[in-house]
Amino acid sequence: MLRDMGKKYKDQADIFDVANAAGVSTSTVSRTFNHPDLVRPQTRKRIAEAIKTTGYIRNRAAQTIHGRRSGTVGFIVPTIEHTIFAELVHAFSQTLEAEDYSIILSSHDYDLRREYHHLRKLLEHRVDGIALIGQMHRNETNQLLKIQKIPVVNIWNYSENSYFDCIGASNFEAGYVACKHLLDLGHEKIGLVFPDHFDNDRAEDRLNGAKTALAEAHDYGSEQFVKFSSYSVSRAKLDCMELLSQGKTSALLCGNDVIGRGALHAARELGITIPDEQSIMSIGDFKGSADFVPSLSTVRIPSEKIGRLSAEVLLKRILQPECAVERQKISLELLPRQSTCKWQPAY
Amino acid sequence: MLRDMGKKYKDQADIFDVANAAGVSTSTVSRTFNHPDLVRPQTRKRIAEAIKTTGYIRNRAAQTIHGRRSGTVGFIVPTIEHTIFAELVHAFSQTLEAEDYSIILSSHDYDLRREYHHLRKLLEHRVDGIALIGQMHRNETNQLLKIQKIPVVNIWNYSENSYFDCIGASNFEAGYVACKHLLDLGHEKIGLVFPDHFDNDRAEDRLNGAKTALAEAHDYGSEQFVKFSSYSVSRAKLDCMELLSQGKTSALLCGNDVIGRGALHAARELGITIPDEQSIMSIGDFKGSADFVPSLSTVRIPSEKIGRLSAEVLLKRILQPECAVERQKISLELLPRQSTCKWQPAY
DNA sequence: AATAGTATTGCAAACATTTTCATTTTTGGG
DNA sequence: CCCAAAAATGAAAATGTTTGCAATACTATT
Repeated sequence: MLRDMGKKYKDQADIFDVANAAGVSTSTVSRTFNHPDLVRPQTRKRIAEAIKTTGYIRNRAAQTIHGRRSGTVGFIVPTIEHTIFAELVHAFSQTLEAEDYSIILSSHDYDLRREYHHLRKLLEHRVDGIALIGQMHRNETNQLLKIQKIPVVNIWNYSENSYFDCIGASNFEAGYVACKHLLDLGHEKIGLVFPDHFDNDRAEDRLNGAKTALAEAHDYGSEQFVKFSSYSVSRAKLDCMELLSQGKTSALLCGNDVIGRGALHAARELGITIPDEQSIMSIGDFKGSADFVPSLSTVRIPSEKIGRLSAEVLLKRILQPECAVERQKISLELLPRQSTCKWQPAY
Repeated sequence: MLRDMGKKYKDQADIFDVANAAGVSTSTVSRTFNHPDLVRPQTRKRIAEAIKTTGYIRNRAAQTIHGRRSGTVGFIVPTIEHTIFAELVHAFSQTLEAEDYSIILSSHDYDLRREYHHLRKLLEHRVDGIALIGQMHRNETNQLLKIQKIPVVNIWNYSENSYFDCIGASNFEAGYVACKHLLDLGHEKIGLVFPDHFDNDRAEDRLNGAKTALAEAHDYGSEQFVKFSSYSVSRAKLDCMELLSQGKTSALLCGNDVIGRGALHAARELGITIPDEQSIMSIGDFKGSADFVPSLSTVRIPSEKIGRLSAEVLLKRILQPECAVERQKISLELLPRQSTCKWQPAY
């Protein structure tokens, strides 16, 4: 009952120490944490004091090993270095932290092999759920997720037949809408500046959406000039300068706001007036894009909303693993701002 | 030896299953993971196969409970929503992930009470080390860290007498250097736009540095106009527009690059030419600031370097808890770019 | 005051590993 | 082919919790 006191010096108080200090059994201490209604208020108070004096901190590992939830959720993103996923991750973790979960965040720099390894590591930690970006993963990744039967939410890219829960927008549509906006404004020669879409289904879908819009308009003489760039304002700026200085386009469609910003800088650098000489259209609407002068026209993908909803859906699945697959297609918003305008044949 | 097979269906293979499949004891399986040199290559191979066929995934919780390291490190930051800490977090986690650690990231939105709670949560998970931003924390936070004797690294703000390891720049100096740059260029009426420094020693130090530089130059007629803003380009833009339109200044000193960008946008919005009519100086040098047109003059605080070094120092302390406190003052770099120039009395 | 019922508590097994110590196997030299 | 030394392996205890079940202590009712 009371624990053998002849043991060696322990730095960390454990549940036995608390039980001793409070004059109860460990069961009762455990219960005050997990089922407080089952223990007498008076006892509870005594235990609370014992916890204070011993400086006891619960050991999650011990709970986890027992089969209890670990209280952690794994979130694997391509990158946190650029703004791209900052708002998403923020909203996601705020929602889960409010429910007392901790987030294990890992980034793989668009390398899906690393994604798989991160996944394994997360499973070793027995996370209660996993969040992934996009629908494109390695076979072994999907395989492992299915075998493990662990709650998974697929974030960012909507797919109507995803195997797991899925919260996201249609990136195809985003590309389509963005491009359509330029076409509707009368632009015909459009430069497409997109991140290299290797290991990135979002960018690929967007590009396909844009190309589809262009193809539909092809009879009216639309032409495309594709340039691949990367998630870096600097790099994008250089690439856009190259494209812009060729003078073949009247508008640039940028695969995301990072590239969009690069394009704005590029035009400025070259002394090209936006939107009079060139329109710049983008996809994403990251925080700050509206504040540029001229403000960046874009298609809004509401990342906070997606982050929050994903967290909620994942939470639900953790609590009810068997409920039906949930898929939410988040709607986009076309935001015509100052960086785009009707094509002026005058120029 | 071989485990009782009459047990209920298990979804997850455990070390017994692997041991059975390989025809060895659990000790040997455990050893192949933790001390591979102690087991015969031949046996090792057999176990490797058993692991494959059983789909076994190690249980970190079980190791942790045994006293072994948990393989996790906690990183508590004020925010991940804005670019501010993105590069830092990225470098930090890349370094630690390379050593097979997982990062539990939590953000407290500049609320030090939440910081304390996150810390407790991390301790419940028995993280092997903790990284914190800045030197200013609640008493209970410092207390807890000291009692727990857990490896801690204090990131971002250097202090020569920090209790824990500490890797960072002198934010006072950053403020001083940035302001001095403007003074050296002949500016006298300087607007200071800084984040409200409640619960934020970095911003406070920077502001004090700037004010010190101004005070030293006071005999030559320097004047300051302080405005508090926030970590948001939008908000900063508005605040800067207000300050700029008063026309009392010839230069703005911004507490960080987010505000600096807001200032650039504000000037553009108001039709104020940078740097001819107003100089804009900032602190931080986030990715992309150099690409603005005009490019943003700033004081570089090398966040990737700080992130990497912090991770290395924390790692070292995890491995050798008793080694001497390590403090590294990371040097700053003044980066005069296009947004600042000599004050032209003509205007 | 006895009884039934309920509320509270304790005992001990279970969870998945690691590690010490003891035992067995292998190796190399004569 | 034997023996000592070294290498490889196994048995069992230990790690810090939670929980089912049993035991005990209250409470209300008669």
